[in-house]
Amino acid sequence: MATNENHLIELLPRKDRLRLLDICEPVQLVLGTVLCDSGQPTRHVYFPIDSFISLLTLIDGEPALEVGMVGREGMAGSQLALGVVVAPLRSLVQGSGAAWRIGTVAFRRELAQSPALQRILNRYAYVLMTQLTTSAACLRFHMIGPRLARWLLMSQDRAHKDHFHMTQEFLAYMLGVRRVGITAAAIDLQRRGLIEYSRGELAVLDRKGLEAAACSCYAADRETYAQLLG
Amino acid sequence: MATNENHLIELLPRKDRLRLLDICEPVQLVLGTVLCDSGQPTRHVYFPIDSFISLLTLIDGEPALEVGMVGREGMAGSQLALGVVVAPLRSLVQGSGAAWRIGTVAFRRELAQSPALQRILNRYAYVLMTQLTTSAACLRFHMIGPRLARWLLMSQDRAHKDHFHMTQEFLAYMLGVRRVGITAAAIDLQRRGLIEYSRGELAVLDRKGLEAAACSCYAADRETYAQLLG
DNA sequence: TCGCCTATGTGCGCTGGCAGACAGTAACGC
DNA sequence: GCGTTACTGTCTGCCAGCGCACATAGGCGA
Repeated sequence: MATNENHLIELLPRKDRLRLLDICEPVQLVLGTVLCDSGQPTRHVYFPIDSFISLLTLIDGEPALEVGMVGREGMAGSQLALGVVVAPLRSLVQGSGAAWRIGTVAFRRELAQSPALQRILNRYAYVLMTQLTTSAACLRFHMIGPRLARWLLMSQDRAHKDHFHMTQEFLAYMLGVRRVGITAAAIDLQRRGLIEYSRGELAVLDRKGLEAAACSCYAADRETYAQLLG
Repeated sequence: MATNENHLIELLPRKDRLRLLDICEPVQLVLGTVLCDSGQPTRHVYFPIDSFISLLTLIDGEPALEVGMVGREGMAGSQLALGVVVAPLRSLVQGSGAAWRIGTVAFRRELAQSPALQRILNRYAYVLMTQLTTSAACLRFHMIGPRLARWLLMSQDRAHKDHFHMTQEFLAYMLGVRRVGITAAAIDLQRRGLIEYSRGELAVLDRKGLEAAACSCYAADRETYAQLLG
């Protein structure tokens, strides 16, 4: 796999890939943009290259809650592959960077004539489903510290950098906890020499250590992905 | 829709439906049976008629946790429709009763020649995904009482009875909480005249009241289903 | 240089749910 | 009739995370 492409696209046979790339439009995703909101019709699908996107669920009056993350290994808008135009989740750009974009109409047309694309995206939908179930159990059983470590690893994997912009306020929002909870967990990770941060600039110092500090959900997610799309 | 059939099957055009029913085998599902375990290859798919099935996720050493429920409105084994044989979740029979069953090979063969079936099951996969995300947020934000009420309503919808066998121990297991937590919530519901129970026999007395007591996730799930497969 | 804004760190009291232990009671088999 | 088992109810102590309030500190613009 090329190191600067979207993995799902790389998995396509040459012919299908070229046809897909032909309708792709390069875009720069900007941190904080809502690409598509829950309940809204999908206008475009996105294949991140070095950007990444959070999938957030909204219930009631509760604050949003992250249940999935999409980077180079995936796509945003996979509901179209299931024949549904309405987006189930909010897609929020979480790491700025490049992505491929395709309009809904063109994408569905291409999907109809590419069984290979259908097959890969169906598998990806399955991967996403397992990610959602893992998130559910992780939210229920795991404490803030390990969840934070997991989250940082997932971000690092998708950002392809060991240094990124990320305030505690934002992290708290993503994990569905208070900022002070993140403060405490972050202090702990920093004391253990795993990360370093200051005023929104965060660096991963000890990747192995962070993996050990993360809950098992991190490894579980990667394992599932590797088995199905590796 | 016939009142004693599986809804997904009812949605098929006549020709496809007859072909599917032709390979269906009637079975009686028995409370407590594990139809398929997480990580195992799917041997059969099940279309419940008046039985219902819980979908449980297993992480680490934690006890199982219910993230979805399947009754007459759905099917167990929908991962096959996404081209994946490995089951992502444990399927546990939670209400005894009738179901249609089809072996993996026959089902995939039929799927390949029925675009209508593909279309409906893709939609169902989407519904399941939204159910999973709702579960995740519900686990995070809602308290035991409203979650219990929601769970009883979901069971009642699928059991098609207002009276069923259900110990507090079992409820605690499903909701991922301690039994004493269920005891407290159940006492409250009973005092308010919404349910009545004794030694594992539980009856819903005031359905409207229970709906008011349940968290918003109940209505949200039904709404999604109605929109996509109603 | 001063003031403001953003980001981070702390303290306090509260609560929902946890762990473990135990008591009461209906149902059932012998 | 009696013991066993299954189910439900109660108690005590504990802790993670919550809400709220406030204290520092770096960065930036006027």
